[in-house]
Amino acid sequence: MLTDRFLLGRGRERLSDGDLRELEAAVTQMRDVPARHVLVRRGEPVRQATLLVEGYACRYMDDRDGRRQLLALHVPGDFIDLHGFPMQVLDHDIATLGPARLAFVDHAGLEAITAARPQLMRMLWFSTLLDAAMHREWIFRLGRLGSEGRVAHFFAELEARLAMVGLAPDGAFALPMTQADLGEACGITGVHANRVLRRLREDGLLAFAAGRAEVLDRTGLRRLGEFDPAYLYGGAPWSRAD
Amino acid sequence: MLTDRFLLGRGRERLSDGDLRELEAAVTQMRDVPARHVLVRRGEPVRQATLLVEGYACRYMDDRDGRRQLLALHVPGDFIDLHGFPMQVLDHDIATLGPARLAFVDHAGLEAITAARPQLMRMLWFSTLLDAAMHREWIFRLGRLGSEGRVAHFFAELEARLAMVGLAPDGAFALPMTQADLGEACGITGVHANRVLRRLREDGLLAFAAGRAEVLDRTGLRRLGEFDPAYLYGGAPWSRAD
DNA sequence: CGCTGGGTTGACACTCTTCAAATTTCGTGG
DNA sequence: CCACGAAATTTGAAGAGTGTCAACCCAGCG
Repeated sequence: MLTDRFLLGRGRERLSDGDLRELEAAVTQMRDVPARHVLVRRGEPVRQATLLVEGYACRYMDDRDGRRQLLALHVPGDFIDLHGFPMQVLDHDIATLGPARLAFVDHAGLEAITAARPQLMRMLWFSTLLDAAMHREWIFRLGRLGSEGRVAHFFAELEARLAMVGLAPDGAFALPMTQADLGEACGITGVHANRVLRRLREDGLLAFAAGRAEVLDRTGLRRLGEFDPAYLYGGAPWSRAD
Repeated sequence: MLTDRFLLGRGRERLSDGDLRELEAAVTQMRDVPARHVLVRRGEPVRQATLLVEGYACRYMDDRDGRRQLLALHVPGDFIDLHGFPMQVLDHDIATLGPARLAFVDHAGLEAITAARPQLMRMLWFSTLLDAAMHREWIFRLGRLGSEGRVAHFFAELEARLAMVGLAPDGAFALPMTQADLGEACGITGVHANRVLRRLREDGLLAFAAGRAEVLDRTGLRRLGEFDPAYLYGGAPWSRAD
């Protein structure tokens, strides 16, 4: 099989074995790409869906001065540009963070498979809506939280998502991101990201250095970031954390 | 017909006449609701899709202290909770701004119609992805812009969307929102929203008072808000504004 | 009329940015 | 394995941008 993380945490369990097999069969062309490699460019036609097998990818937009705003982060098992299937063109760019391994499904193949399988199409739809739910949480993070809360929320989300696909044993995981990148995700400068990380470490909540993150106090981190994993639709109860 | 704005600017033109007719036929129960009325509550099962026929609706989340962050605004012609169809439960609340008129389609009806019409399902999917594209733009707005840019971007987007459904003649439109609401959309306080609005008015870009907005200088407003309407997928060319 | 909610303004505190420099880490070629 | 240069991190000091608090104004409405 392609990867045992294929669509984990993305509604995979809703699929019949037949649906899942057929979808996996349509996956072709495994490919490795280097770090900081642009995968999809805004405005260019998308002809295939890209599955992230290993590594991280991010969506982003640049402002007038060329400064980047990260919009989303993808972890192994995610389709990173499935919205390109109904949209045909994307409104933003997508790139790898560190080196990554990808696999592809042609839109033509998706079309053929899903035409006869409404349930499969609905599940792919669901997967893109999960991205939208995370977008909303990022809006909340940027609109209502201060810098410490934002960084805490960022790592709390990432840890929760990686845990769902078995990649964050004991709350520790590799993350090939600089402090400047983190700033671009949280709407703060790289310099300030550095100061925030120091405080989080001093408070015993989180350690992030040398491309490796470790959640030291998950409860405290989630409280500070006002993070409640319910929006990841992993089965958690629906009440906002406090 | 229900409303001539039904799904305008939402991919309506991609539908065959048959698709559109069948979808409209499934719409039932016109209902009027007052201002500031909660339509969907986070965590509660959604059994129908709600079409906004007249007025405005907003999606929002509250932080720990009960302060609101707006996540999205909806204009007439939009389905406001279509993501509840694949998701079944929403991760946020939805409420009206001013008084509004709604219509509904049962999920059961949607299921029946779309099972045999993959193209229709794809178009509904597309509509929800348009919401995701707007979410991304809101992330950009909050992450990269200062307070003036945020407010400018907010009004630029709203004017563009309303123009797509014929509701912003000469860049003027009704908007039953307080300055505090505006602040909740832009991640600033109501007090600061007031000061920003004054400056925009003094600069001849935008007038917003007494529930009525008027874009005085569309080019200038879009420049200040770094706004490029391409992400609304209305056919504009794909190059970021400057 | 007086109440109430929204709008307006001023003064001050605080968060975060900016700029600059020093330090450490990392990747690469010798 | 070491030396070197580039990139990333760390720290300090000063300044810009927003938040907070408080007062006042105004219009709509009971």
